[in-house]
Amino acid sequence: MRRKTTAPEDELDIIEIPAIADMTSARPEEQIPDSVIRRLPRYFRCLRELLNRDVMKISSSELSELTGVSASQLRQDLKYFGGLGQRGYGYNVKRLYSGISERLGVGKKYTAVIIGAGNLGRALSNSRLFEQRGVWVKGVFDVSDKVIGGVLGENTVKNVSELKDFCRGANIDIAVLCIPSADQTDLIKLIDGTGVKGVWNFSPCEIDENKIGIPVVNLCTADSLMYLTYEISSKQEK
Amino acid sequence: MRRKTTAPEDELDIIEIPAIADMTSARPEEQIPDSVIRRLPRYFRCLRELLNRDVMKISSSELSELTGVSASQLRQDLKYFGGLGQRGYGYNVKRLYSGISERLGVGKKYTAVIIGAGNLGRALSNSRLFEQRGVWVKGVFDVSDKVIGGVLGENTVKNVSELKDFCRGANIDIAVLCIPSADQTDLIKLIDGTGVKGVWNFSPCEIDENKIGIPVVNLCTADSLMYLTYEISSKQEK
DNA sequence: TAGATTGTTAATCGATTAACAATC
DNA sequence: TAGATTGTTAATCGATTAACAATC
Repeated sequence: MRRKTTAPEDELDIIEIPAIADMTSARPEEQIPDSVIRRLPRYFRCLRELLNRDVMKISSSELSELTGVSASQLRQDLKYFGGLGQRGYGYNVKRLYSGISERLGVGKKYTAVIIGAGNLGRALSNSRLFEQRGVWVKGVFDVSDKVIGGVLGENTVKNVSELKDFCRGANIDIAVLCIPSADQTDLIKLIDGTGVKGVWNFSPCEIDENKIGIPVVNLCTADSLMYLTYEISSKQEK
Repeated sequence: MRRKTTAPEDELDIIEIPAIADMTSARPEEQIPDSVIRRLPRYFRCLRELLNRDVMKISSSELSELTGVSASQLRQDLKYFGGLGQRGYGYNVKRLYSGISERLGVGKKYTAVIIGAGNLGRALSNSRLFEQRGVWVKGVFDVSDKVIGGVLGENTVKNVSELKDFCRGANIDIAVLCIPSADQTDLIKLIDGTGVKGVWNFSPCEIDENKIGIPVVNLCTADSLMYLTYEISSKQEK
């Protein structure tokens, strides 16, 4: 790694994206496999960190060490962004960062609602997570009279009965589901008619993307914990 | 699906596991691939739900519909549990549930500490997630004087300087990391010397299992959100 | 030039799907 | 028996790794 001699900037969460002229032309025609896309946010975070430390260039083996992705796989992945590297030299961090940012759509703006104002819903609505990713939480909804009317940051918790009208009216992109228990049918009913374009689902029940027709990311934390305890106990036995 | 005619029981989160005699002998010798293990909690949840509804048997195609996993893959996965199915008939829900529960170690007990008492740390320590998976949260730690001393459920937030001694003394199994920003080195330093056997990492920085030598589950929610927004915008373009 | 490191091809590995004989 | 559905094998698909020629 090579650094500029200037002092490192403050760590910014979103680094200003260089002007278009500065960007390497990614190839928007080419379809990037899902497995690669899933690794991009990791590269993005890592490159941002390098930029913050004024690291100018990096080799695939150095980036491998930092990201935990093999050098060979890294080179395969970065191929999709055109010739961002130089043989015998490495990759230009800034150009790589720009290419990946552009592809990931960093800087685009989205709107969201959080459905379920329990522990997790409240934590998410208080976190900076959304603003850091360009997502504006415009509403929080719940079924329980105990929490409806409560204030969460800039939002007042609304009755879930108002959900569909609100989403349609405010043109909401993302539904964040934080409902502690429900079956898939219930969740789909909830989303149906809201016009949202994607679902971030923390509920302990997967939503099948094919059944709802829009992108869904299921993030069942209970399953993740179960996997961990399994790994721990199976490692103990050895 | 076939149901018993008795009224469904109340939904229990952990269903009593049938006695050993009732269990199909899983084959503990056989190594189950990671990809299969990761699907087991989903089957577990689904089968528990079926048991609660007194469904006695189910075919791979029915279970496929419920879980979103293909019937062919289901049969491949269930192979690892020995002959739990009957040709021409289907699977006995109870035996399947028992076999999977046993393999996943449902019923085993673990201890944990939560490190970071911010939004997420507090939400997790208030949630029923841990007790539902047999995990007892015995301590919550933070660096900030603002939260140290505060009460969270049955825990008082302690100074992170006490972490190692506490973990060693209380024989803690799992460290739950909810630190908003840190690099891998910091996180590893934090864990090192605690003697924990696994890490559930919500921090926006992966920990490489190989670097720390114990199982780690990295769950970077920011990356997950980024993947979703990518999917949404790439679907729009079509 | 010599050394380094990419871009790319080929080999390997593993996971998923398809198909069907076995058998309840 | 006839129909249904598993268990299992083979085919396919995709992802990862290895290797090295190209070239900075």
